Amino acid sequence: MAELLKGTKRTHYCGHLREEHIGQTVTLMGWVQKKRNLGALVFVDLRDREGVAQIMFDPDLSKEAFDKAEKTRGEFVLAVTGEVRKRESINENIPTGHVEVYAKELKVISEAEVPPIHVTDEDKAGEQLRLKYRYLDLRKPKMQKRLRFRYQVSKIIRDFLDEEGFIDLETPVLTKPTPEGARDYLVPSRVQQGKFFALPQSPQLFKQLFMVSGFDKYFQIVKCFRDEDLRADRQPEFTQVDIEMSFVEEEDVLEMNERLIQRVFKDSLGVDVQLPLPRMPYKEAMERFGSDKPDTRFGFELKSLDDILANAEFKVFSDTIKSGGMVKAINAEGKADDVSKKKIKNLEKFVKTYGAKGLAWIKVTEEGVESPIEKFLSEDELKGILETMEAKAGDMIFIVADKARVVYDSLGALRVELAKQFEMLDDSQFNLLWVTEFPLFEYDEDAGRYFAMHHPFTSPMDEDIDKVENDPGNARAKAYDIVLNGVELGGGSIRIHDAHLQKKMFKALGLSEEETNEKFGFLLEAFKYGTPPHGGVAFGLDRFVMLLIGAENIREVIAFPKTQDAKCLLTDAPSEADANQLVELGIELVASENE
RNA sequence: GGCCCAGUAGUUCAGUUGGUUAGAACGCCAGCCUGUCACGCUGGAGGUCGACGGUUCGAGUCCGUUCUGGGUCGCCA
Repeated sequence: MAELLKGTKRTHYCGHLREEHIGQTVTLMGWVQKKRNLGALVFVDLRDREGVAQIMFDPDLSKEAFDKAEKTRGEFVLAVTGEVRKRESINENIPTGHVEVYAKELKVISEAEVPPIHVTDEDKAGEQLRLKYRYLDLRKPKMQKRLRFRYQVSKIIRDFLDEEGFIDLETPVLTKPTPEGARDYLVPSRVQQGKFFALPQSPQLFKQLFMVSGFDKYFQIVKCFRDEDLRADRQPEFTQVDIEMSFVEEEDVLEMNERLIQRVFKDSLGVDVQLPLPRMPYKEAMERFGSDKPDTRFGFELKSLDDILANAEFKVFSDTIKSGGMVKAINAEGKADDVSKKKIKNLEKFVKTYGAKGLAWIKVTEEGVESPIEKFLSEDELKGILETMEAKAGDMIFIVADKARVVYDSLGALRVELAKQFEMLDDSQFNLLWVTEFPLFEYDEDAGRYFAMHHPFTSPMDEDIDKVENDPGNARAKAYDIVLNGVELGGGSIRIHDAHLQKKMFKALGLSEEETNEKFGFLLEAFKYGTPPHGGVAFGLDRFVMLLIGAENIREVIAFPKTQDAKCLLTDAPSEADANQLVELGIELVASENE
């Protein structure tokens, strides 16, 4: 039977006991990590959030405590009172290893069944079990450390922004559906039958309204929601560090955020980040790395072979170029011997998932080249390729010919995949950069119109304002992403604060005035009454923490994450609604067409 | 929606070409043990081989379907 505390007070954390406590009588409370029963002596390792301390139970001191201790098992909750003594034999592996508590009183506060997972860092339980019993999983020192690190990072951010004069302001969670974005989580309402709130994908519009309201510098560490498919670094609810500031230009936003990032690295990991961070226009990032979030920790950069192959006999290349596509290649320098035929097959499969039709390759050896396409290339073309790729013996060249998007996607992914396979990615190296000058619009062929690449309130670059109407495909935005080791950490933009320009934007997006008013009328209305120029940024806190500690997925830094199906294995959410509740909400369920 | 990977004691895994009673380690239970700290020793319990269907004299193993979890493409302004 569990015992009551009845006035027993904890005096110390287990993990804090040191030699300076020797001679003191202390009371510890925690979970049984391990029991070692030697017959006439029982040792218990007691664990709390700060660490583990050894308790020694001796029947000569207290028969009652000893008898109770003998009956404990892993994860029992105990309150132990006793004197701190120097150990007879020291355990150098733990910080408390020089001392132990000589127990004279024991209360078994809570018994525990045999847990389904081992509560140790060495536990290898699968994720399914870990998530179902997350409360046990979170008892592991490793998980405690991760979540406390996460708190530390968010506190550093909060403190920094406070120093800079930012004000933490809350925005509604029950809000309006976002047009043109990710899928929203919809929330029905009893008092507004037939109408729906949406959970915010970001507090974007409200933070802009705060700027209209004159708060000048706003921030919030806030949950955002997207009903989209999950990935290793994506959850349906995630935490953003949302920032907005007034009377600023792009440079001001970047400069402030760089210092924020610098502070986070310094105060959380002790890593020095040199400022200013490198900046790379979107166009350059795509051309060199095939990605708008380049991992710059290694080379293998993309090079264009268009000039060399535009008129090649080999139609696969020349026809692609003539029809508006491109031929690009990467050089896996010095890796020729590490790439077997089988590996090439798999790499070809890999690039095909990105839409590539094939993967051409040239192996460069001391004797010459080896390549399935050698026979289709003239001597000059081959020579040109090798020169462009700066190829030397031992190099391995991969070539993709296709329309631009496919070439960038497949080669961009391939260079990262190769770096992974060759173990060239160092988790302790942090390559940060800003990608700037994003396109303002993105053309959607299915919809037959332009969409805002960032969002429709993003300001075009000053020199591209005319292009919003005349040449939207080439208009660049005052938008920027912060990229860390090939992962998009966050992004933002300078917003449009001029109603006329905003109208032009909507027009370019093919939105009618009625649509615009229905969806964003409140914002446009607000902009009529005096709007400061403003801009901001939003960071993914989960991703940031994940990268800082080198975790392999975002779930490792979230206390109660969801599965790939957006379910919670612990609570079994989402669940079916009560019939009465549905009636109140005026909702009737119908079978989906696919069922 | 597509593709790929995994599912065998409480946990992590092994299980040959389809062949008798499905194994190991840790954990658990019982006994012994006064300085352990991965305590030790002895003994023991514990399995719908994810589920359903099929092939076969015979299926953990082969085939199909399905469920669960993961990775990924699409998607994620």
